[in-house]
Amino acid sequence: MLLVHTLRDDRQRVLEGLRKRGIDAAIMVDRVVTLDDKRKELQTSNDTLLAERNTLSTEIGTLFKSGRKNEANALRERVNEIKGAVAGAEDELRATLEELETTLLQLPNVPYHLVPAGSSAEDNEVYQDYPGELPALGPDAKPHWELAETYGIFSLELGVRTTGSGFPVFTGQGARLQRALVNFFLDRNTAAGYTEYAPPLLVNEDTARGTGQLPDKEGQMYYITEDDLYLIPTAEVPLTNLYRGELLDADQLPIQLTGYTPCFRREAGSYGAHVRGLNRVHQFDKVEIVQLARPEESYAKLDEMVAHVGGLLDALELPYRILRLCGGDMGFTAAMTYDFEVWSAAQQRWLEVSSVSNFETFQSNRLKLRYRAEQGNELVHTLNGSALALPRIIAALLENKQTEQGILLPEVLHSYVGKDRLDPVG
RNA sequence: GGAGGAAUGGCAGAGUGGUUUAAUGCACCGGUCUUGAAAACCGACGUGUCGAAAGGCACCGGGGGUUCGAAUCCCUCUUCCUCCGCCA
Repeated sequence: MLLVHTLRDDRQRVLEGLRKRGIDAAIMVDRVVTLDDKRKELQTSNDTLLAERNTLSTEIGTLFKSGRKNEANALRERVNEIKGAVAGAEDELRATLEELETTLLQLPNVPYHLVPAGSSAEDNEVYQDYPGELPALGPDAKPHWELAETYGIFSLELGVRTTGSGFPVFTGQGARLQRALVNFFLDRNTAAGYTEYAPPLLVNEDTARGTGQLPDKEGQMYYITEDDLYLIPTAEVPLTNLYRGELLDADQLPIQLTGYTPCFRREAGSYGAHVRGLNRVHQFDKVEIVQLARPEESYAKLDEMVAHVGGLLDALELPYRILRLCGGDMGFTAAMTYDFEVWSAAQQRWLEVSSVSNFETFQSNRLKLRYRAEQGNELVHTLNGSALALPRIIAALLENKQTEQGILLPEVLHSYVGKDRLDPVG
């Protein structure tokens, strides 16, 4: 959620920024400022009434003590009048606050100045292209869903039996590969200074609201009505919310967290060729990195995170490129996002495997996550990124590493998987 | 799931209807003293909000209520502790 004073003081920058998302926000921004003016006015007059009430109540107490009942009763009448006025003012204030918040919630984050304008994925900027020729596979190269059968990696049919479509069951060496990748990622992340957490997979409403999943992406999350809990769509949600409501000391920053969790996404209405195999599923594993940073450092931290994720893909020997998302393709809450895409030679397309974003104060405002800065208490900047999401990495490994001798695993995985290649089964 | 107890500032811990602008201690910060440090002493010391400022208002787990007035009384929810039950 954007800050009112940003809309007020930085109106021009906000409007220009939101234009990169293809949004003309002038009316809404002005509406917010008007509502906030009204809020101040109501609050001031209400506070004045309360101040009078407090003074009179103290006087009444004094009068009663000295036995001057008549005078006290006269004052009580006046206080009762005030009470009525206060009740009315508070109702109006509450209604104004509600409308203010509703309006504010409709505004997405303001893109950072480096974010290119644009309306769709077409307008994303290639920030770092794959150096050299993309690896070409033979004409008989197979997509991962076919390889999965040959090599016994996962089964969608078994998932249908136990659950439904979009719930892959990893089997044998596929399950082992999954576990190997999780461990590899966590080891690399902790070595880079991220502290490992194993958070709950179900979160309450406040938590879902803190990182912006509510009210924006309500339909995307699985919801347990019986207990009023949401299944997490990403570890970002519980990890960032670990610090909800905190007032940190400046020397605690930056805070670096990592965690492995399954992720649950309803992905309603997604069918077709682009979602075959592991391309889009309802449950998948992901290792996430999160940073809480001082505002002046957050973009340096974003660069660090991008370099770190790039290092993971380098180690896995996968061909990838980095995109800087345009305004129209960025998520609602992000100020700047880099996407990592791995080339799938067999599918002849790029697959998104990681998304690394700076949210600036958009999340911390909701989270009330602040730190003691020299010039006073300030909201921290929150950042996160996938490091990495498993299914598409597995898909990319299968497709890019397929040879007549089997799937040749990158060296860094040998000790984790316990062998240097995957062989066909059956 | 049942019975009982509890929730107060960074921490500990007073406070059961009216100068509570929440005592006191510890921690932290500034200062005096000291070659330096410790000790001692002095001072400052929560968050949000309105205001140029002075100052006002709100906040004692969350929400609601009683009252002229609520940390204090009532209702409700949540969490924690003790005991019982169930259980990987």
